[in-house]
Amino acid sequence: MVGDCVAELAKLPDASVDLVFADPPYNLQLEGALTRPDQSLVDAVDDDWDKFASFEAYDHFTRAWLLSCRRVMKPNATLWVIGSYHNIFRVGAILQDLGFWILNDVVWRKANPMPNFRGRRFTNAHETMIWATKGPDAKGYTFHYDALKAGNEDLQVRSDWYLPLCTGGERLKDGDGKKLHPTQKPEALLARIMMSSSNPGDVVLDPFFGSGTTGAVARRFGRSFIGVERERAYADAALARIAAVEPLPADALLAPPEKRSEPRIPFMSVVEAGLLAPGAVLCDERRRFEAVVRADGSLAMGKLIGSIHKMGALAQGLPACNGWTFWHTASKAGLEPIDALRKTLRATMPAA
Amino acid sequence: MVGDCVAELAKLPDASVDLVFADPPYNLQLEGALTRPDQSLVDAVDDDWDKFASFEAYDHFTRAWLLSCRRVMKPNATLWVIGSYHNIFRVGAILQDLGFWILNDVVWRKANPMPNFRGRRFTNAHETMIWATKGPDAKGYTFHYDALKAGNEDLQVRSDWYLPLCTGGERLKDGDGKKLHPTQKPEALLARIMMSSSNPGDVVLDPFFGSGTTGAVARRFGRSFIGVERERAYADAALARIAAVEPLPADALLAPPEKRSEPRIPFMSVVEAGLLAPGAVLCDERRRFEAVVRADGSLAMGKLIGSIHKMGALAQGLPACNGWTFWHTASKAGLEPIDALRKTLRATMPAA
DNA sequence: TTAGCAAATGAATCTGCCA
DNA sequence: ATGGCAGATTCATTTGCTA
Repeated sequence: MVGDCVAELAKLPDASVDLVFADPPYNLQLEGALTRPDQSLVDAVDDDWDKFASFEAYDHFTRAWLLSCRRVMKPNATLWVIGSYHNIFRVGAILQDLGFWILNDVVWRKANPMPNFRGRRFTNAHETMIWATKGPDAKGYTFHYDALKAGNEDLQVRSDWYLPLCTGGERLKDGDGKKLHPTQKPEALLARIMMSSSNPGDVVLDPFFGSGTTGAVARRFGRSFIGVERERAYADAALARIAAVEPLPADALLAPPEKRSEPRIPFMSVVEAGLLAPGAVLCDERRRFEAVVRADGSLAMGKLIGSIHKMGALAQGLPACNGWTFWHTASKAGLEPIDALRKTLRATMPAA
Repeated sequence: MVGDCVAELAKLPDASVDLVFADPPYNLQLEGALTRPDQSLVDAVDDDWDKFASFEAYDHFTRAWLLSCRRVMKPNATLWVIGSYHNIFRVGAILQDLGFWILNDVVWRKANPMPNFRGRRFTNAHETMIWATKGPDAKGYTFHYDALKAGNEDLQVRSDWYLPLCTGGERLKDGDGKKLHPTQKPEALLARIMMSSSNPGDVVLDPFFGSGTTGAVARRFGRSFIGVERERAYADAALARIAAVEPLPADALLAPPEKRSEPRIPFMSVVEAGLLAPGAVLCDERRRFEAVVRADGSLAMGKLIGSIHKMGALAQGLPACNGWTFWHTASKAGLEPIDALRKTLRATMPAA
């Protein structure tokens, strides 16, 4: 359906939807342009649909679409909303005010987020999703606990999901080869949501359809969908995209588990874990160089301070160095590379 | 201080605190007892201090303590709040309503979370922290970007942190060997917070002091602290715990100077110091462009004259450029950025 | 054809000092 | 307050060009 989501949802009957996925405007409040260190311009989300006059206006908008969704949800339906720190707290509070019952908040950890170019904050590397029922009494909602666990090496699926951004061939392009939609979500994200909390044949509603990821995944996994989108151009592209999707055979509907690569361990974590105390002295294999461990996970050689890798390189006068194998701890048993401490830590961190 | 946090904070002067860490009651809504699959009872948080009659009551409480903290915060102070999906959305929305400016939301991914015993939800494996300034104009907040990066494999630190729960010897016990406090936070979590966003000597305020993790970490890392706790038993245990903490030596604590705060060197000084003679020729790394050093510290490319930055930008056709890293001097050893000359000059200057 | 290197890019509330 | 300007700042991937 093309049009405003509140107006369009009014045309649907009560209690007709099994699952809602909503990716509303985030209400980013951007001032001025942002450039990368190479002076190129960051392509920001500056569309009109993401502009609100005030928090109050955004809250009003949020309450309206949430109420519309609530009416068309079946009693045991669930709703997913995705957002960032700009909007998700407001959305969550309003959800609760309207009587929704939060089951989980789930964090999408981005494998390849955009860095913080100015170095003034932590890399904004995740978005938050809220999963909720209509109320505390809706105990009969769909959740494929056993299937998810079986697909996750027999471990319960956690509330933090690690997935790449939507890029490459999956990303829809316009005629000029530019991205069609500024915030297209990866299909893998929608796949996890639908596989966990809906059944084949269910009706899935997306009130902010955009480039139609929800529809594409619904079709592939044998769900029906209703999408509402205000912009005709997005809606047209979404329908064309969905038409090209090949539905999966009914017996192949559980996604295989993703493979994990070895977790990266920051040297900071070794200090935090108590495997090395701040002030401890490291040396190289031939005891030519010494460096002192600092509380923040950096190393000091005299007044020079840097990472284990930087300081190893500096000591040897080389352009680069693997600090894990260069630096050693001394004990009565002899020298031991700090890589051994990393191995110890990895053994205790199964899911990093 | 022992007592209600709003009443106790009223005794503090305005603008006297550099950092706030708050771990407020979560407003958990548990109906009936929760049992594990083996029917043993889960020791959930059901203390009186975690009970609120309604969302309105919780919001009122939240607004009150946030306002109290806001008053005692210095203009460039920052505030961290931790919570779960039960309360964090309300806290975040109220923060924004009160004018706080969110810098990041940071996710604490628990290495060893409690499983979901009923198998009806995802394992609740994270908690959310919000990091905020008093307002959008507070640009001078403390953030040790370079130090954090050095301790993290030379990569920016992301907004998702992977840390174990507070267990084992770190967990405070009461006389019966039971855990003293239901939500004791790990010291590693507070350590990251304080190392990233405070300096030695800073005043750290914790309005919900509990078992005193904030105080213990503050003492170890050379920060002052103010803790407010309503329950005498917790406060007593916290003080005993903190008294046993061994402060780290000062030289393991000082963050390395952030690049952006190093003393400025006018390019003219490099010429004045004789490190570059007027008339010397500079070029870029690929020898595409050349410029001549002038006696007044400007550069000339043909008839065009300007600062090292202006001329670097002009040469590349970019809006801006860091001339210190763009321009190089040529010698038999090869090209060297003029930033090396600046480093030489800085080393000869008296410490600030 | 392929390997290697350069360029592009993703929901971003992204500087600080001095005149 | 505001303007001007020095100068500090990026990670994981994919695409595309060149040898």
